[in-house]
Amino acid sequence: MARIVELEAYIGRDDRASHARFGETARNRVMFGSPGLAYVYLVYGMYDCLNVVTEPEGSPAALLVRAVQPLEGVALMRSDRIAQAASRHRARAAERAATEAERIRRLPADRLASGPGLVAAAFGLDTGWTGIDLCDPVAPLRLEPAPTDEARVAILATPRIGIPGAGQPWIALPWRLSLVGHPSVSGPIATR
DNA sequence: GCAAGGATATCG
DNA sequence: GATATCCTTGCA
Repeated sequence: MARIVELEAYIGRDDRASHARFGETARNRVMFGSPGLAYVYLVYGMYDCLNVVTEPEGSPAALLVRAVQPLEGVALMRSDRIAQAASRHRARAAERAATEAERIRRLPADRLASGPGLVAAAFGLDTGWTGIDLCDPVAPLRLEPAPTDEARVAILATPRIGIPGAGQPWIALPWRLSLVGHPSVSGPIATR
């Protein structure tokens, strides 16, 4: 179990940064489906990214889960991260995988899932998880409401990360939301 | 500052 | 079929 601390919104066919910008394709099909479904895609050939479909059927939109704070099952998340690192280095030196495993073992729990690729790695997700209903209370991966005492938190809105043409008005929209100052938010401390 | 790495969308 | 690109990460 983990608490979502950072998200990015991708909304509509006109969102030039969204996978839906070219219309419906085999990869992004689920974005046009029912809200609450998972969309997991592979980026840069190495990292899977978890998204939650948000708009009604026919209206493509999703939230990219950029970072979570691990709460329960930290040991499993750590071993999932290490396993993902090992498979990523399978073609390369096993020594590299070993040193990365050691680095992950030393990571504080707060930094185990501080990035979109790291969220999927910590939960052991890949593209095969696309289409799972995250609102199903018995789904193996699901969303749950935050405890009521956490209902009011300070939220920071900044431009979305890693998008080419960051100067354009439609890209500069502050659609990246994160908990102010939270240690599990991605990026250097100054940007949290 | 950049390399790693594979799927994808677009072009020929 | 070839290739430029990509909602990233960690190390030089």
